[in-house]
Amino acid sequence: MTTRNVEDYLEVIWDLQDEKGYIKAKDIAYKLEVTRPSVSEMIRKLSENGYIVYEKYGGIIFTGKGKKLAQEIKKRHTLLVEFLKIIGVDEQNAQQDACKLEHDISPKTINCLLEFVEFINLLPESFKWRENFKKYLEERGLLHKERKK
Amino acid sequence: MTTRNVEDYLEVIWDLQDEKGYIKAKDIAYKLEVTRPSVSEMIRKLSENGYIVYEKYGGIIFTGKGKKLAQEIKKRHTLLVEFLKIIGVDEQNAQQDACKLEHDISPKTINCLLEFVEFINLLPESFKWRENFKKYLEERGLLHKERKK
DNA sequence: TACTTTTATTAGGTATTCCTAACTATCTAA
DNA sequence: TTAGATAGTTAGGAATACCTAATAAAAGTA
Repeated sequence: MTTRNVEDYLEVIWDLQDEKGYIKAKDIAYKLEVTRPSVSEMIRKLSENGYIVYEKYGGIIFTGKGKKLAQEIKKRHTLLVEFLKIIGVDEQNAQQDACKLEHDISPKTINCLLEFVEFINLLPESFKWRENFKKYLEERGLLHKERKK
Repeated sequence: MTTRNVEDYLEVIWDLQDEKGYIKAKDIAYKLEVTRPSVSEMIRKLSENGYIVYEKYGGIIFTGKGKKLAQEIKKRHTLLVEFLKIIGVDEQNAQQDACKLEHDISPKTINCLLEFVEFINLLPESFKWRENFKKYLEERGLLHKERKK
């Protein structure tokens, strides 16, 4: 089974490949806030389970299986961030929450979320969804302030 | 720290109290799909950490701390289910997903979700949000079918 | 090229959470 | 009231994922 952790490591490795063009255990450790021995261990595990090809002190490359999973997680992540931003979560919190939620969301729900986001994005300007929502939030904000007085 | 597991157990214990009026290790085990020894162990732990009061072979009661946490998780769960249903996830899947997502969602995001759900529920009938969304989904359904041909 | 710094691995240990098997307490019904 | 069924606990162990300390390889520099 692909644990939450396998997914986290694959995602970070994917990002590093994307950002830097190469992958160092040191950078994985930094991004995941774990120690290098923990990374060594997981790299061995990922290699054993056929997600990556790896030789000691060498480079990491994805297998087909690893690439597929990494991309899928990335897709879930991106979708979650997009959705969270729509409902008013700021970029940073959206990123953080997406990192956790992406492991536990079922394919069915991902699909509903995708359709929802697409629907929202397709709404005609006259609908002014975002504006209405913002206005609603502002009104609530005012209400809260008044209550406190 | 309150782990994901502590939260799961507290939530199930809360539900049992609610549904049956009493709590049996057997029922907890059944609901969480674990064995009774696992439940015994966690009950000891919850007791040690002051979430419940418990004596061997006796009953379980929440402490203030335990009750507060259980209620909070329950609230997150209910909100998530409501939201998931809005975007078209069926009851059963919504329940399942909520059980997992409820552990990883930040307070800020919970708040945004709450405001979003409230906003949707307050929309005037003329907006017909749900109807428009349903229609959109149906149209997409048709498109998918046609593509497959 | 040899020395130093950086990077990665191994060894040994901890914590969490789960399991099976064996045992003990409690309840129930004859 | 006592024997069998049911429920709960303990003992011992496995898997996952993390850690620190020590070691080994690779890279960079004088």
